[in-house]
Amino acid sequence: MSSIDRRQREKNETQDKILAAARDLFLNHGFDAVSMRKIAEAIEYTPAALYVHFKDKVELMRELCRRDFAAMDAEILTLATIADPVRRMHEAGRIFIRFGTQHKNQYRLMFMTPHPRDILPTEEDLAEMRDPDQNGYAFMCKAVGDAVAQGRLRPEFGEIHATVQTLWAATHGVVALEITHSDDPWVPIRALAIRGELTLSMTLRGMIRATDPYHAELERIGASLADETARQPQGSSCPIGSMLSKAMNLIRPANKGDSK
Amino acid sequence: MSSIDRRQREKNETQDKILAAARDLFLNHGFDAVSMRKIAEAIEYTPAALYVHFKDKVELMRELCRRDFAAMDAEILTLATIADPVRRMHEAGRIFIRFGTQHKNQYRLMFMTPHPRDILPTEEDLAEMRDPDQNGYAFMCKAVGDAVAQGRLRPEFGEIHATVQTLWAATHGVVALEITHSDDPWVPIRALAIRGELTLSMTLRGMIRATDPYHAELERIGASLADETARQPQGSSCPIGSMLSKAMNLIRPANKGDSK
DNA sequence: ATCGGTCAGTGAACAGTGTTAGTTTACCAT
DNA sequence: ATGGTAAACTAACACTGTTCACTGACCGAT
Repeated sequence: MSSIDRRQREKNETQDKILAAARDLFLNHGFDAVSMRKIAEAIEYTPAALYVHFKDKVELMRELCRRDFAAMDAEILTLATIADPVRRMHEAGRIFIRFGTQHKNQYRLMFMTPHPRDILPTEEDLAEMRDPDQNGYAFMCKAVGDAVAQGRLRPEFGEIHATVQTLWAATHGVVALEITHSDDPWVPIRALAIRGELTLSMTLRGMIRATDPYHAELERIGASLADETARQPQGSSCPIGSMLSKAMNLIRPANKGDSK
Repeated sequence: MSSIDRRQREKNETQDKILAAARDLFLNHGFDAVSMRKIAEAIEYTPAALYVHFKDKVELMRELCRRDFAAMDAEILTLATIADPVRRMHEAGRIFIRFGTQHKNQYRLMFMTPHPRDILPTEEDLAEMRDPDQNGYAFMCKAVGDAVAQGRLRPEFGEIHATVQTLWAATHGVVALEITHSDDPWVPIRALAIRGELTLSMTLRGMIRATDPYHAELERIGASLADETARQPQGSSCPIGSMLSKAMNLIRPANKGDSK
């Protein structure tokens, strides 16, 4: 039985080789600009060989996404130790923004491209999606659920999915704006770190009740941001504030150089 | 001189014919699925003829965008009569969300696709972009500027561009989520109207000072939303609340049937 | 009335794409 | 040694966006 095991292992190895080459090319040139032929050439294979391992180009990219977003989920799941559900939501938002802006091409495919409607989740998929110990979305649902149970949120945020999706939309907007407009000469886009922190603190302030103790934390962040933005020029350019980059961990310990 | 005028008029007419066909096809099948050949076929021209009128496929789509977004700007600019700058921001957000979700393909190209970095705005362009009577972004800058001048916003929202972009990101997130995930079987996306209203009221509440009179209005909206979301199932499906659809004018007086 | 120029529209092609039959080749259990 | 399995290759298909030399209708000027 060891030979068929080895066969499988070898297959996985070339699969990984394909994925590595594809990731590198997609990251540097973008999904559309990279053809199957170029990926094949990079690993000295024939284009047709790729179709032995992946149904088509999209499926190949999707596998890259699955892996990177599993990594994001893993990172978000480490926040489970944070007792305060509101703070948990806050930190998860930070991770989401950072991850999205560091994996622009994968993010694009996952959240900025319509998914094929004909791939239905299996029962198993749904079970995993509902498990807050496995899935990022479920994790957020649990955080929101905890916050609701503790009476921390305003009444209109009592419906969990709507609330998670509102938080999601806000952070997604920050990432998407960065991806598509960060170097747009038509609009003076402000530093990601500032926009991210402004959005997150604003979002949470808008969600929690007026009496919530977390307002103290938001007030603190607001004060730093006020300092920071006051230093910004009213014109067009805008360097990244060092304090904020640190706050958002935008400079990370050289994670495989994965940022475009 | 009338003959060259007529020449010009005829050229504009076929240009419009091309645009009309392209809009129709893009709307029904999406940008990528529509080839230049199909557009040409629809108006019984040769593919090469399109290149007499438009530099390339993207430029064609961009012209569609220009026109539709001029319409959105026009609609937003009618809000200039609203005295309260905070309410002006609120209503502009509503228009943005409605417009984005009603012109999904154009929205995609404008806000979800990287723009070519080599098209630099002329002095004239920049002048128009800074004029709140012509440009939607400038209009928002003025609204925020007014709000700041009146001391309505929290101190961290004193930098105008960062504030506009935060508002922009939040509304953009709502639209983008709708476009890419509204019929995703993996996530029970809530009705656009609810997510939009939740996001807008949350956003403004997070921006204005604790003492601001607009809190009363937000409180009112929050109460309706609390009613509405309380009626939602905790599970997956979610019909549109009639009251909210009206609030967001989601059903409009049959605007050329432009929604995909 | 004829010339010359302008220019919208054409026909045919180019270089590239994603993808797929049909075939070869290397390996393994028998 | 033989037959089966499957990864990888060859060659093609149908399509894409785009270009370029060209026609042919129209125009103002001679």
